[in-house]
Amino acid sequence: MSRPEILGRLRQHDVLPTPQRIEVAELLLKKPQHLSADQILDQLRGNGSRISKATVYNTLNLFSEQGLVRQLNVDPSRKFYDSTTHVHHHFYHVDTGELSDIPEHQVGLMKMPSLPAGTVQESLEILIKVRNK
Amino acid sequence: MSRPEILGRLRQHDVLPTPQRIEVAELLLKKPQHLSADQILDQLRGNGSRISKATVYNTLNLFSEQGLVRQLNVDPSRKFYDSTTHVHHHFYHVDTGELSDIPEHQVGLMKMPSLPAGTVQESLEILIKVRNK
DNA sequence: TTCTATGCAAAGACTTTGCATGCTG
DNA sequence: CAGCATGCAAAGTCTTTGCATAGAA
Repeated sequence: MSRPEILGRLRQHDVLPTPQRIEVAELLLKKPQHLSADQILDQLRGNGSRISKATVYNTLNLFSEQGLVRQLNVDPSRKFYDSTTHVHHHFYHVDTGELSDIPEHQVGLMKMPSLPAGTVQESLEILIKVRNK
Repeated sequence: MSRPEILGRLRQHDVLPTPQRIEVAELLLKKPQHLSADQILDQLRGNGSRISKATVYNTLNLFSEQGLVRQLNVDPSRKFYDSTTHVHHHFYHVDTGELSDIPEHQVGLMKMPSLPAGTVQESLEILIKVRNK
């Protein structure tokens, strides 16, 4: 994903592009993946960046609010950020903590439940936990 | 749920019944619900119990390991413990943080994805996030 | 007695916040 | 200049752990 593409994505989501936000976006958006704030910080630092921890957290919160990435609550100990925002589902490998995508066409719902009164649906996620055979 | 029933449930799951474990089980198992460790501590303390925070956490971890309750990772800030262990799914109200059960017959899966190589399925959970209309 | 559970406080992991500094429009 | 972003450290949550005491088998 090229620099101009990154800038475009940020602007589409009303995120002012700053050097740090561009760094985070370049890393996270370059492929479908699931990374925690700390993993992102480590990788950026490993690449020589001097971005601060607070900025990584702030940036990821901003990206999530603006719909640029999706926050996943699966691992009880930390949040993961998903670079793929269109509807899809996940495998969670409980032995390794790894998350992976379930190809969209591989699951399908037969019927939808009626929602609690006075509410509208925000999302629907399927999580399949797996472990080593 | 009567005292002898509670004791039976604990023994069925190889949990030695102690006064504190019985307290926690009586509170959590009395109806289908989703409570966090802190909510349980507060309620027990409110009822005059002097159980410690560590014991509540230890007990809930033990109950989960033994399959007596189910741990839910939905709210990024805390774990919830579900007194209903059979397969069922959840609504999560993002405005209030409330969790509720989706009646089992109200959802159905059309097809199951193939699992990652070398893994077996541990569970499948559907989470529907809703917000106020 | 021997093993396990409990309670307390301290430690730990992850995340957020306050505030001064620095950049951007 | 005004407003927002950044960095650092401190503070905050939730949870786990170490260790001494207490209880159960």
